[in-house]
Formats: sequence, C-alpha cells, structure tokens
Amino acid sequence: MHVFLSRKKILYRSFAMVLQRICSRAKSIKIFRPLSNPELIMKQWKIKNLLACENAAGRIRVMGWVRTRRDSRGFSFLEINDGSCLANLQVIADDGLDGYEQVKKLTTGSAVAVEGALGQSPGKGQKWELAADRVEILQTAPNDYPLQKKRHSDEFLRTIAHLRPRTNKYGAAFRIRSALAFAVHAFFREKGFVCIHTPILTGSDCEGAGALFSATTLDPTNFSPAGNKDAFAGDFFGQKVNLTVSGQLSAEMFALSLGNVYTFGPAFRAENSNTRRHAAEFWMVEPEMAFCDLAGDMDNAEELIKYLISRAMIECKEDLSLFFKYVDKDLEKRLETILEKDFLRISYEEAVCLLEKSGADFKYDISWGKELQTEHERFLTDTHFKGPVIVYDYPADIKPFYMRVNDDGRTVAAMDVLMPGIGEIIGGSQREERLDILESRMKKTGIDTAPYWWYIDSRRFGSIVHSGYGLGFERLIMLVTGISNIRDVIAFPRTPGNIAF
RNA sequence: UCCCCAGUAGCUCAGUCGGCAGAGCAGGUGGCUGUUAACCACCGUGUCCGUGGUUCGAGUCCGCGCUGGGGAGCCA
Repeated sequence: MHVFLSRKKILYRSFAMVLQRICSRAKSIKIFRPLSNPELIMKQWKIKNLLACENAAGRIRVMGWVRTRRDSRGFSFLEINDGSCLANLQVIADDGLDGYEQVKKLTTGSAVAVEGALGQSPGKGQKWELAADRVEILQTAPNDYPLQKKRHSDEFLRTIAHLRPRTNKYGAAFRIRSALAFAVHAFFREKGFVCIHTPILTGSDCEGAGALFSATTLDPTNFSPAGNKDAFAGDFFGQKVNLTVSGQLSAEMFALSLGNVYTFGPAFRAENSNTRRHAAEFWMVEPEMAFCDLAGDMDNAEELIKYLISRAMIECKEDLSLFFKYVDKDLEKRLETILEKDFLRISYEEAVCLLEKSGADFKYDISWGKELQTEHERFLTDTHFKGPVIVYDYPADIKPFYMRVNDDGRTVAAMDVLMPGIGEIIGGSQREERLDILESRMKKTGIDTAPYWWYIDSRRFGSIVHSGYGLGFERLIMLVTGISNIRDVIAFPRTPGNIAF
C-alpha cells in the first residue's frame, strides 16, 4: 500500500502516527492523514484561496452556501459563499448534470458541495469560475429563509442574529474582528508583553467601574440576599461573587512581576445603558506597563490604535472595501488621517479653557472640576481638532482611587483617548504606587480597603511607577468598520432586556 | 433611568383632510437570457404593535402599555 505514497506522504504518516501515540489518551484529538480513497484526495478548497489562484487548478471541490441562483438556457449560475472571504464563487451548473432538476430548485441559503474544474470566466465581475461536473445538495433551504438578495436593516438583522453572519456586511465585520483580535496579540507579543488571563469571577465587591452582575449557585427563589450579611455564606465561594468589570487590578500584580503585560477578555457591566456605544458584555484590551509613566502610556495607546488600523487596512482590504463603499463614505479617509496624524494631547485644564472660550452653545456648562460631557468631547474631536485627541490630567475628584495623584495635589495622571464619531475608546492612567497616598485616597472616596488588601499590599514591596489603560475592543471595531451600533460588532450582543441568542 | 422619534404584507416603506389597505423587493408559475442585487409577464399575502377612548366611521385623533431606533447619563 505504502509503495505508491510519496516521500512527503510517508513522512506525514509517520509524524501522524507519533502524534497519535502521544495523544492516545486524548480521544477527541483528530489526526489528519492523507485519505486513501482517490476520489476524496481531490483537494477541497476555500473560496478565498481559489479566487487568489494564479493558474487554473485541477479538479477541485468547494463546499458552501448558495447566495443566489440565476438560470440560463441549458445551465444555471450559482453564487457560492463559504465564509472564507467576501466574494462568492460563480459556479456553472450544466443541465447535463445528474440531478440538474434539483439544482434548478436551489434556493438562497442552501448548502452544497460542488466539484469541477476551475477556469477563467468569460463574464464580467470575476476572474475565475467553477464549471461543475457534480453538485451535491447538502440541504435545500425552504423559501422562508429570511435573508434575501437585498439589503436588510441592521434592526431586522438583530432579530435574526443567528443568521446575520451569513450576510456580506456581517461576515466581513466578523472576519475583520478576528483579524484585529489576532493583531492585538501580535502587537503586544512583538513588544515582549506577557498575555495574562485574569479571572472572570471576582470577590471584590466594587471594582470602581459601575454596577455588577452577581454570580451565585443559590436558588434565587429560596433566599433573599437583601439586607442579609451572611446570605452568601452557603454559596459556592462562601461569599458574594461578581462578574469582573475589568482585569486591571489583577493585571497590575503581574506588571509588578513580569514587567509588561496585557489582558484581553470579556468584561461585564450591569449598567442600564441604552446607547449605541454600550453593551453589558464586551471585550477589553488592558495593558499594564511597569516603569512606565503617563506619557509612555499615551505613546503605547496611540501606537496600538495605529497598528491595529494599519493591520486591518493591509489584511482586510476586501472586507474593508464594503464598509468604505456602503457603510461610511468618509471611513477610508478618516482611517488614513488617524494613521498620518499625531494624536493631539491636551490637558484637562487646557481643554476646559478651550471649551469655555469656544463660544459654542453647550447644553451643559463646563468649568474646571466638572466632567467633560459627550458634547464637549465631540466638540474637541469633531469640530475643533477634527481628529483623535488625548485628554490627560483630570481632576482627582472625578476619577477613581487607583489613579496617581499629580504633584499639584488636585489632579490625577489619567488619560482618555477620544475618537471622532466614537468618543472615548481608551481610558487609562498612571497607577498610584505610593502606599500612603493610595490608602488615604481609598478612605477618602469611601472604599472599603479590606477586600483590596492584596492590591494595597503590592505597594509595600518594591513599588514602582506603572501605567495602563483599557481599550474597548468593540469600539475599536466600530472605529475600523464605521459600524455605528455596538450591537452589530459583537456576535450576540447583551444589552438591557436582550439576551435571546 | 430621562428626552425625542417610529411601529402598516416575509423584508423596505407609502398611505393626503378621519371615509373600500398600497408599492417595490422576496415567494409561486411561465417565458427569455453567459448571467452577476439578472430581466419580462402573471399570481397570493394583512391582529395596520397591544389596549382603552373620541367619532356615524380610526391605519390616521387622544390616553396607557409594549417593542425598536436616536440622543443624554454611566463608561470602554
């Protein structure tokens, strides 16, 4: 049997055998070996690779879903999409095919496996097309398939969130999301950062950032936690437990040991936020850097955003073109501008001064000590500077305890990266590394220090200057794709009252 | 949570001054065609979001509720 196998295949087989022996206990691991059935040896292609071919390949096999069918005299055109790229593969199904009657009944959404020869297409719109000599119908979609060959509203597609990745726009968005997720890891890896997986379940009662989801194994119909201090004594962890709102505090511990670290994971916030920029479950990128001050923090944030945008523009050209063309006509130019220009850096005080002098008619008055409202941020990014702006050194009273108090005693080394159209995409700070000041700020802001003993403790042993920030991953996808609602850049969005999928 | 807007066919929407419920697309049938959001002809489709009210009469006006969208707050 093995006589006819090539050297390469023999090597591959022996490698597979070794691997199989190693993995013998892990039964779920599948070892891929060259198949013996010559019919199955025919290469199965992803459409992305097929369309990128320089020369026509031999007989090939493609599996995917029918996007549309157009009949002609004696044959049908099938547009097949397998999710590997935005483009469809045009398949020519001749009426001489076995089961052509069934092929003629193929509907949008049906699944097929097609075999045949790839050749140059005489028609406009595509370089290659597949002349099918076999069309295997895997399943015909009934005619109540909700996706049609036309544009649907984002609101409607949210009601069929399980099917929306089958559309051009959502398929493209989620391929871009994947590429950017990978790019996040690539960026930090190239810089020598260590990836830390911080806990999802947390015992800290308040991490500072808003309302929390609690996680419990107790039967909610059987106990009433309100006002009962020991209500969770019999629970899994013996205390009240929440879903994390941020990996920052954990990440800091690792920055103080491994140097530069980052986390990239989900965060959960139980705020009743009903906006296009908020979700109850979202993904956040949180670097923490040892021996790094606020300026270094801002440098890293700006570099990361530029890196991610440029990676998307290089790697997701085809998918991005859909957004440039149909979603936001100014998107391409805006992304190019972000790459070209330095992010403008302005202190909170300067920003307030500028806003006061602007003469603009704001709904909310602005003066030193007040929060910058969305309208103020928007004025800075969209009207005044027309580009990304980093505002830093905010009043201490409006920022959390862990941000480092500046020498003036009234501001903290905080920074927000504001993006045109998106608003705040990054929030970060230099962390308070001085034990006494940290403790006094926690007491001043009324935070119970007891559950944070470990965080405070880290400031006792070789405490150093360090900084970090949080990048809202969905907001990044919104920035890159021009999609204006956060519900449309996450697979199955969680917002108040909505968790159907 | 607050403010504003919307809810009519499977989808996207029109519906005038309160007077018989409409179009395009999708779907079905037939035709035509190397087509490409294919094209042409014909066919069917309604809890007008729900509820209460005003009126001879309500898709249309009013109250309440639900759902969705936009904005604000909270934030990433």
